[in-house]
Amino acid sequence: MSTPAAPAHHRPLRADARRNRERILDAARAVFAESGLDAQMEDLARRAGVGVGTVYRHFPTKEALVDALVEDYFAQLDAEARQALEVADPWEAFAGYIWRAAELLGHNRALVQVTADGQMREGAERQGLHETIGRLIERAQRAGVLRPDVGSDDVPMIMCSIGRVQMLGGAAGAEGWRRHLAIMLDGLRTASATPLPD
Amino acid sequence: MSTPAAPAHHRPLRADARRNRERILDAARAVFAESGLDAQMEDLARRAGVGVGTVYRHFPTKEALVDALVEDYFAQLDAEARQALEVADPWEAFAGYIWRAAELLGHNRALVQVTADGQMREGAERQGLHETIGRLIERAQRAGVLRPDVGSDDVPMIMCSIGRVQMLGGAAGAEGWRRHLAIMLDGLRTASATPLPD
DNA sequence: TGACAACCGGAATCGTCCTTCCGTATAGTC
DNA sequence: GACTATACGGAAGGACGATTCCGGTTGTCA
Repeated sequence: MSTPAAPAHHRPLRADARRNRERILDAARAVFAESGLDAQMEDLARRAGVGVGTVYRHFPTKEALVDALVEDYFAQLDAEARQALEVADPWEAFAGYIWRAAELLGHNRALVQVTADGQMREGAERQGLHETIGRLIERAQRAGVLRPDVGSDDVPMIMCSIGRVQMLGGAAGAEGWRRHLAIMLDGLRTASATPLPD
Repeated sequence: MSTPAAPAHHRPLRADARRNRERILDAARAVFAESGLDAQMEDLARRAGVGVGTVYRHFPTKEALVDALVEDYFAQLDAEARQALEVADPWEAFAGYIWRAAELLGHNRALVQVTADGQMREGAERQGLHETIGRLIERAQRAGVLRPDVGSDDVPMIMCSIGRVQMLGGAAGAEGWRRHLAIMLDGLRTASATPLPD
């Protein structure tokens, strides 16, 4: 979708190759979302209707393929964050972004695993997102609706923890994470602020 | 430590076997805490100063070994919860338990992985803990210091999410989880309650 | 249509563990 | 001190998955 095609300074791909590349990405999205990082390359290939060899001609390693999807995810987050900046109410803007980001995460098992493996690598996109979030936070804090002692570094932590809760099967149900996030957000409102440790 | 020795209805272990069993458990605690579930049996054996074969004579599979440690962990949680019940201030009792449980979790990488793999299997001990936590919650709610719309099912979710944050490397630092938990607890206080979804 | 580079499928390869097996060593006993 | 049931070490076996390789296809262009 927002994934860039092959590098521009290469001769264009042959039609079948281009088609396969798309199929592979689609299959990857589906398989990794469902089964997480340990989805197998062969399943992925079967799902895409190609041989494993073909997958490897387009993406040198499994990791590279995952990276492509992660990139995609951050691009979406970035878009959400920018849109949030347009929302009038500062709390709605901030909380709304968090909710939407969580929703995005909740649909993808592999994403939770990757972001939680503590990677959180930098990268231009990631940096920009971080700043946008910083702006959302500042705005809410200036409006006095968000506790003043949190910063944009707390957001990845929140996303990480929500992701984890989303992966919990059965018991609390796949929907329990909404309760969890609601509580967390209540904890972020100024009204409830108690001094944070450190 | 609190791990029961081999089943009582077996003839007692030979002295060297008993000693090795302890060494293996110690090594397992250390290795799994450090490296998580994918610590390797051979490393563990080396650390214990025995051969892999010996590890397998004491524990039929890697999983069994992990289970033993998990059992241990829940026993500790159980003890903490009972002690918390003795604390006079209802909020201190509840929050104190959560903090201590988190502290326990934070020292063990494998534990986080296991509990988060959504297992949360039942078992007498698990059941008892669940009830004790229920009592802690009720007490705090009756005292009006804990939001009335949470239940003991929310606690595993909280532990899970905290565990995840604890595993985050670098950036927010290994200590960021305290901030996170503090915020969560603020969200749990009655003062901040906003209706929960569902 | 013919020629050829670009592609493809999927069997075979390689690595990484967990687990098993068996010859050897030793605690416990007479 | 000798005997034997137990226990030990660590090499070998097996399973599973990512990645590589190469003989066979198929777009593309003249």
